[in-house]
Amino acid sequence: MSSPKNKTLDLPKGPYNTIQTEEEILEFWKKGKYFKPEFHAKKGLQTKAENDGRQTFCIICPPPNANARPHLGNLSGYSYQDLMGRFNRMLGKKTLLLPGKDHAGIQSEVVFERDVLKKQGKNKLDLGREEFYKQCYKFCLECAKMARSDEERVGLSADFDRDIFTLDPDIVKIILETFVKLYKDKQIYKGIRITNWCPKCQTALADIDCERKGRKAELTYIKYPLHKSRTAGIYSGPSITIATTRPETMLADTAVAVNPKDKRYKDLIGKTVILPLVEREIPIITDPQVDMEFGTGALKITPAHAPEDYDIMLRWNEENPDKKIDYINVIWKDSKLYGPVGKYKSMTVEQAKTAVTKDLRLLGLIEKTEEIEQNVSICERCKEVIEPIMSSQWYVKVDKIKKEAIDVVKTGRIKIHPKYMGKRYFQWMKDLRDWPISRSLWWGYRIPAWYKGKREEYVNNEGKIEEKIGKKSLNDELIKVQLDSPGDGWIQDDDVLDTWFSSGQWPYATLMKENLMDIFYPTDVMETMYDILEWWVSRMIMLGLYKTGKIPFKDVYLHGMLLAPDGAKMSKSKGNVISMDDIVAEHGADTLRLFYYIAGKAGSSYRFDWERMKFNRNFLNKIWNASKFVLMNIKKKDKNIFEKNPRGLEFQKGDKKMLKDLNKTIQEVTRNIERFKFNLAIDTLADSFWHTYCDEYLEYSKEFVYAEEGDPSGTIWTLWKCLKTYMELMHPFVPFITEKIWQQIPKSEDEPETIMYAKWPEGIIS
RNA sequence: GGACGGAUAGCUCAGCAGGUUAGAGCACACGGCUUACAUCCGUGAGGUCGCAGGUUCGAUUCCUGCUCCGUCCACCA
Repeated sequence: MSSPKNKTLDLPKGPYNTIQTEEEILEFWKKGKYFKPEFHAKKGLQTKAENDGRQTFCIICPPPNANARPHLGNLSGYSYQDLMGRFNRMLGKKTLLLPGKDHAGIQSEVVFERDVLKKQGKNKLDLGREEFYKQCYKFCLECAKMARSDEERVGLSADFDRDIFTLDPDIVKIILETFVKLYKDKQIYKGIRITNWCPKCQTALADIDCERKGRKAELTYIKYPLHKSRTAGIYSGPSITIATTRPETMLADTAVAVNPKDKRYKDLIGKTVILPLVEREIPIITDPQVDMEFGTGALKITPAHAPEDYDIMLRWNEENPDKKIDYINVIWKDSKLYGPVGKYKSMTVEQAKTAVTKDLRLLGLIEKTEEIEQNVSICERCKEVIEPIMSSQWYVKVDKIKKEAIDVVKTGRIKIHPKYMGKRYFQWMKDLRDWPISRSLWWGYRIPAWYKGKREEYVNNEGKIEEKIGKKSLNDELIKVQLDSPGDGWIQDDDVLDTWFSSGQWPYATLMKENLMDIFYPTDVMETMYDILEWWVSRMIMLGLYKTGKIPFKDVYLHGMLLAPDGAKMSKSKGNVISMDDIVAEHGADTLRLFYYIAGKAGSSYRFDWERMKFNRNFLNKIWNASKFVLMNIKKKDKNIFEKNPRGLEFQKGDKKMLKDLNKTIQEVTRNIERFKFNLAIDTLADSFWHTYCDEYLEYSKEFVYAEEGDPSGTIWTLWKCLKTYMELMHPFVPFITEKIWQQIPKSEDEPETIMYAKWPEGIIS
């Protein structure tokens, strides 16, 4: 753009050139620094973003993963965020859209290992923890650069100078301080939980580091007697038969579970059985997830060595606090047996399997065996079968923090759009249990806990996990929770934090880093996809309330999920991914944005559709051509029409009707944006522009504009006023084309240099 | 197992805080290159608004049940 002040009233001939215009306008915006909250329509760019009496509007943009370019889903989010940002900016508010990039824990670790290290023939162990972190950091920052340019290209008017990476040292400090505060408030504790252990790599694995693999296995039917009484060494009396593929883990059984609806076991529920070989008495409990059709419908419960069983234990304990069952861990990291396992102690898992089966057979407790197909977890790296074991993890207590988080939504202090999503939120919050936050990775926020010496975990004689340092059991004296090392000999915890623990702090962490809390917190809207309402939004609410005592945002807008044209999820493996380049390079950003606003469904999924893209492109062309017509006629008749006082002009019937209709459109569009009904807003607007303004009014106006005699001032004024107003109304939706045209519309010197700061239309005197 | 959403024109979907002839785009039929636009304009055909009840003067819209799709959750980001 040569100069925005240079109003030629001419638009280039021919159809609208999307790409060229958009690139030109983007340069103009970036040069003007209009995206910064420091920019003031009258005073220009200020040095500080201080409170200047203007109302504020702030959206913290959800940070996309810093390991790839944003996909169409990310871009749809930006489109909604930007729509709201531009709308509020035009309402005169000091506006901040704050962008960021997420280190994305496990995902980035996997991507970096797969796409970078593997190609160099290395793995993360070759690099060592520190070097790995350094290189992965660099990798993410490189990706972030590309992502940033995509974000700009779609028209996101965010303050890119402030683009923040989640592992930025300032952010890390804030995140970890929250951990320390929670620990001091006794809201964080160490607890024992089931973990995926790879016996070959000798490391704990996150679920995502595991693969599923089908294999054949032997299903053994074992009788658990109800009583200890034996005749000639053989159990006599009634028994219950369970089926298992892992007989050796029976030594760690702490219950037998049946489906509560199962009539066969109706009389046995609540009774106990004798665990053979170790002669332990264990209860028969119920769980609705026990499959009555599988095996005998009775399931041995081994919470320490089967994730499903662990869950059943948690569920049972929650619902039956007076009849809790516990875990017994018998397999340890060296794949040998420990704990209360009698003569099987120190055997390997394989040896124990053989020995246990043999002994059960001798006791006459093996009913039969059959071959089945089963799925097991294997280590993604070495393909070894995962051994689930119990280990010590950090937990956040949720009882206290979740209560207020439910309350703020219930009382409407935070509103969720669409409204019905609130139900999902409440459901999730109600069932929320203490939150395990350690992850066995390198990439992320390393837990700020220090042990006085090397911490070791072991299994005691009861099968419980204990931690010790040297000879001493772990106690408060031997742990320090603080950001910096307490000194020589203190060793930091190996794990990193769950990424939700950090992203849950994103709204205030970013503003604290930028020193903008006073101005922009609480923020206004959290705009994200509905699928992470529970995972992310709920955490932001809880942690926001905990750390700042305030809600982190007032409204939550949950956009829909964009599916491929065939209605399936876009995924690389299906090959149905449509990239930003496919669209923007051909149709431009405005077209894509229109697609989101018109077709997008808050809270649910919708399909991508090339036909609709074509329609959108045609719409832009319509805007372009109509503008050419209007500008041409203004130039011909009166290019200073904006100086005229409309009260002194003579209006035709059709002029008045047009202005009246536009007034109505303004009200409707404004109302619908305010209540987050973006599709209704743009529908109304596009229909009004295309049909009322173009098809009806422009045709009508020709009679007066082309007339040899008479004074067409009223009509010219109407043509001018409507065009300018439509551009302003449409600007939040299609920012590029509207800026381009608005620049050419003659207007007074008081108007700002960019449509971004034009005043949002209120009503027209007619 | 639990929770949630959808079912409206041939297709993809809007709409419905209950109220005149239920909308759009695409597709279809007919007519128009009129000096902003054929990436366009005009005209038209096409729907018992999933099924069964209920509330109401009135229901596509609210309630209940059913059928059929889809999604999410069970500690994965």
